[in-house]
Amino acid sequence: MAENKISNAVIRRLPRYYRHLGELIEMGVERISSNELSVRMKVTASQIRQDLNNFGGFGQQGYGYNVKHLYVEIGKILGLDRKHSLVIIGAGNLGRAIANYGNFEKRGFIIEGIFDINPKLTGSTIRGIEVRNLDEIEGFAKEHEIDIVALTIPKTQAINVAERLARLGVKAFWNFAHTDLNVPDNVIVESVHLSESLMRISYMLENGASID
Amino acid sequence: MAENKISNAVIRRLPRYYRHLGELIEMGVERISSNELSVRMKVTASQIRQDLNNFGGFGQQGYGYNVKHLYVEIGKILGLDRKHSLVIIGAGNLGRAIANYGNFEKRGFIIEGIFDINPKLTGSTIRGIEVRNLDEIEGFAKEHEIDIVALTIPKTQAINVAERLARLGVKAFWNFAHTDLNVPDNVIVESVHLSESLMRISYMLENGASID
DNA sequence: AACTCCTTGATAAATATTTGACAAGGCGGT
DNA sequence: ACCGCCTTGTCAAATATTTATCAAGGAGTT
Repeated sequence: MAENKISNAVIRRLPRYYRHLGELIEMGVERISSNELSVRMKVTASQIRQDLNNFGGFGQQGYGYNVKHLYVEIGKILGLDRKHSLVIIGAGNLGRAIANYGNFEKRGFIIEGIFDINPKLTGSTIRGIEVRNLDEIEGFAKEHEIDIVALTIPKTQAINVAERLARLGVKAFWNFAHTDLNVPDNVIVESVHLSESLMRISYMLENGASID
Repeated sequence: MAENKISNAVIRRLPRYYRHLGELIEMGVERISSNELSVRMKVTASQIRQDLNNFGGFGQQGYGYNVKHLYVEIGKILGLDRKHSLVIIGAGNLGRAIANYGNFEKRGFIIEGIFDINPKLTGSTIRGIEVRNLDEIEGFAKEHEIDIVALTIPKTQAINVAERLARLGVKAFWNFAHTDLNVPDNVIVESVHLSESLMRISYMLENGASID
C-alpha cells in the first residue's frame, strides 16, 4: 500500500506466481531464475522480473530467486498471512463445493457460517458448520466480523442480500450469481461468472483464437 | 472471424454485454444508447462503441442500438447460435453444480455425460444423466463428439485426464482444478481458479484497491 | 420540409502493459 | 583471489487498450 501504484495486470497475476512457487516448494526446488520460471509458467522472463520488482528486489544476480522466500513474500503481499472470515450464502452444490474445499482454510479463509433460504437445508451441517436460515444473516453479521461473503444463490436474491449486507459493513463479496451487484464503490466485488466463462470457450472454439 | 483481429480485451467483455442485453430484453427495453448502457454497466460509452464497432456498425445515429438485434448478433459472435456438447469429469459438488445449472443448456451447452472415479457415485443420475466410471471416458470420447470437457476433479487427475483427452481430439477444457493443464497450444483451456479469485479479494481487502 | 437534438463511428491522444536490451554485479569454479 | 558465466533490476521501445473528441447524419418534432 505504501509503494507507488501496482498495476491491475500485475495483481491479477500474483496468485498464479504464488501457486507455482508453492508447487516448486513441494517439488523441493530451492531456487529458480526468472528464465526457468518463465518456461514453466509460459510467460516472458521479462514480465516476471518486472512484476516482482514492483514489490522490491527479491532476487539476486547470478543466482535467481529463493523459492521459499519469494513464496512467503508474495503470500504477505496477497494478505495470506492474515486470517479472513468467510460466510457462504447458499448451501446448494456450489456453496457446498466451496465449504468442502479444505485448502481455503489452509490459506486462512475461515468459514464462519453458511446460510440458506431453504428450510430443508437449515439445521443440517457441512464440515461441522450448521446451515442457518437466511433470515438470521443480519443478526449474525452484527455479532460477527465478516470479511468476505460468498454469494452462491440466484441473482435476484444475491443482489438483495448484497445490498443489505453492504449496509451492515461487509467489505467484500465473492459473487457467483449471474449478475452484477449493486453496492457502493468502496465495497469489493469479485465475480465468478461461470456462464461468461463458458461463452468465452464458445467464442474460442468458433474462432480458433485463444484468450490469455 | 473474417475481419481483422479482435483484441483480447474486447472478447473478454463480450459475454458481459450479452448478459446485460438479455436483462434489458427481459425488462422490455427496445433500444439503448451507448451512453445509457455505459451508466448501467459502469464503463465508458466510448468503450462500448469502440467494442461493438469491431464487429460492424450495429447502431444508428440519433437512435442508438436495437437491443434485441444487438443481443442476437453478439450471440452469434460468441457462437451461441450453435450447440456445444459438454462432458463433466468429476461428480462432486462442483460438477453437480454445473450439471444442475439449467441455463447452460438454454444457451446450447448440452451435457452429454458425467464421469467420476468414485464407484459410489457411478450409476447414480444427475438431472437424468447417468454418472459413469472415469475408465469409460476414453471409449465415450471415441464414440461421441465432445466439444468441451469440464474438469471438476483434483489437480493430479485433471492434468492426467486432460492429456489423455487432448490426444483423443478434445479441443476445449473448462478447468476448475487448481493447476495449469499440460495440453498442446491449439487446445483451448479456460480456467476457473477459485483460490486465485479468493486471493485477489484478500489483496484488495489489504490494499483498499479494486481490480477491474 | 426544415430544424434541432442526439448518437454513432472514426480518429487521435492518452494510458497502460508487455517486451527487449543491457549494465551492474553476485555466484561458483578454479 | 580471480575470472567467466549467469541473472537481476532497470530503462527504453514497442504494443495494446482506453478515453476524449467531433464530424456526419438519422430520428423525432414542429
